[in-house]
Amino acid sequence: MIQAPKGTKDVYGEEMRLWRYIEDEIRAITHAYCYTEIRTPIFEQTDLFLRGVGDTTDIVQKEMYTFEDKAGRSLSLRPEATAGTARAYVERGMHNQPQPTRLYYVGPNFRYENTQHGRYRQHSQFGVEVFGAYSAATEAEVISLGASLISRLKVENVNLHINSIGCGECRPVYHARLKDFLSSRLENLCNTCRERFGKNPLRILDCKTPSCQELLTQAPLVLDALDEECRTHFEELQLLLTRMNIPFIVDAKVVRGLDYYTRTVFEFIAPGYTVIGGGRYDGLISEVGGQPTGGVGFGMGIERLVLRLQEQKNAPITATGPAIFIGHTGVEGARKAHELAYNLRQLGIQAESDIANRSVKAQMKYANKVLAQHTMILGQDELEKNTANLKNMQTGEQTQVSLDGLENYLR
RNA sequence: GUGGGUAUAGCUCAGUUGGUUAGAGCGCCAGAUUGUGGCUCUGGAGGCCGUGGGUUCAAAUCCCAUUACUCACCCCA
Repeated sequence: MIQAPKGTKDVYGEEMRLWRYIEDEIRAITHAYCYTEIRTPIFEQTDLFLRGVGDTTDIVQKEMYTFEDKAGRSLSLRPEATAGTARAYVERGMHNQPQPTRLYYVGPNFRYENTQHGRYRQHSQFGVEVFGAYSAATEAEVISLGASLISRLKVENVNLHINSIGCGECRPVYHARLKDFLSSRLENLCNTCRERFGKNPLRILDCKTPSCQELLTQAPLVLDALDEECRTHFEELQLLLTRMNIPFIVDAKVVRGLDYYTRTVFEFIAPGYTVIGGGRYDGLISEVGGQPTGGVGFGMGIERLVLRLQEQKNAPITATGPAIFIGHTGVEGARKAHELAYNLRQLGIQAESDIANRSVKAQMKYANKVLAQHTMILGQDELEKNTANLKNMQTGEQTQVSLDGLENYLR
C-alpha cells in the first residue's frame, strides 16, 4: 500500500474544521491590522536560502529538500517563507510603495528532519513581515498581532518570551564575553554544548542539560552587553507591550536558530513546543540584494496550533449539518427532491437530497447522522398537493408546508 | 543524524507456552410487514496480522532486515 510520505499528513473531517476556524481568524486579524497577503513560490533558487536563512544553520545545512531541475539549476523547497518574502520585496520594488510594507502569508514549508510531536516535514505556517520600519513599535505591533490571534483562538498555556540579542555592533562584544566565560569551563559542558561552543555559542544558553543550566547561572547576560541604542530599543518595546496589556517574560535563553535576527527575538511557547517564533532582521533585505531596510516578522506553525486546540477539550468548533435533507420515494419524488435541493442551494441554503436511492428509513437515518436540521420526504401525495411535512429533527415536530417558498421555513 | 517503544478490520484494541476457517466493541451497509431518525435486536461486508527474508511439520506469535508511527536528543514552527 502506498502511504503518505514521512512527516506529512492529510487534513480532513473534524480537523479540517479547526483549520478553517484558524484561517478565518487569521484573515480577520490581519485585516484589522491592515496587512496584505503575499503568495511566493514553494521553491526558490537554493542560493536564496543560503544567503537569507544562513549557510551555517542546520535548516539549510542538513534539512533542505534541494534538487536540480532539468536545466541543472539548484532549487530548494522553501524551509521557511521569510527569505522568499524578502526576495519578492526587493525584486518587485515594494520599497517604492508607501513604507512600511506590511505582509502576511499562509502556506507550506518543508524541512527534512526527523518527526516527533508537533514536528512535520511539511508544515504550514502563517507569518507576517514588516519591511521599512526600525522603531520598537514595529515589534510591538507584530507581537501584538500574534498575541491577539492566540487569544482570539483561545489557545491556553501559551507564554510570550522576549529577548534582545543585540545588533552587529554589540553582539560580537557579547560573543566574546560569553566565550571568554565558557572557555575556562569547557570540561563542565555537555558534549553537544562543546560542539556549539565552536559554531554557535549563543545556543548553549538554551541547553536543557541540568549541569549546563547550573553553570549558566553565572554566565554574562546578553542584555548587559547591549549598547545604548539596543537597550533603549528593547526598553521601549517592553513599555509598549505593557501599555497594550500584553504579558511577557524577558528570557535570556531565547536566542533563535536563524542567522538573520538582530536585536529583538521572541517566541510564544506552549508546553512542549514553540507555536510562534520571530524577531527583527535588519540585515536580511540587504542580504538578498536590496538597500538596507529594517524588518520584523514571525512564523506560526499551524499544525502546532491545531495540536494545542485539540489537546484542550473545549474545542470551540461544533459540527453543523445541512439546513434540510430532502428524501424521497418513487421516481418523480426523487426528481422533485433534486430540483428543490438545487433551488435552495441557489439561495445559499445548505440542502441535500438523497442520491444513494435508499429506503425512506435509511434516508432518515442518514439525515440524523449528518445532523440535518430539517427533513422532508417527497412522494406521490406531496407532488399532487404540492405540500409536504417539514420535520424539525431536534423536536420531531412536523408541519405541513408548501413546496413553493420552502426557503422561508429554513431561516 | 543518535537512542528507546510500537505495528492485528475505517477507529480503539484482544489473541493463552508457536497448532485448524484470526476475534470484540465502535463505525459502515441491510433487515425487524406496507413512506419517517435517535433506543433495542438480528444479519452482512471489511484483515496476505506493516513489508521482505529466516527458523519450524506448523508463525499474528520466535529471529534478522526494512519501512512507518511514536517518545526523547539535535534543531525548529
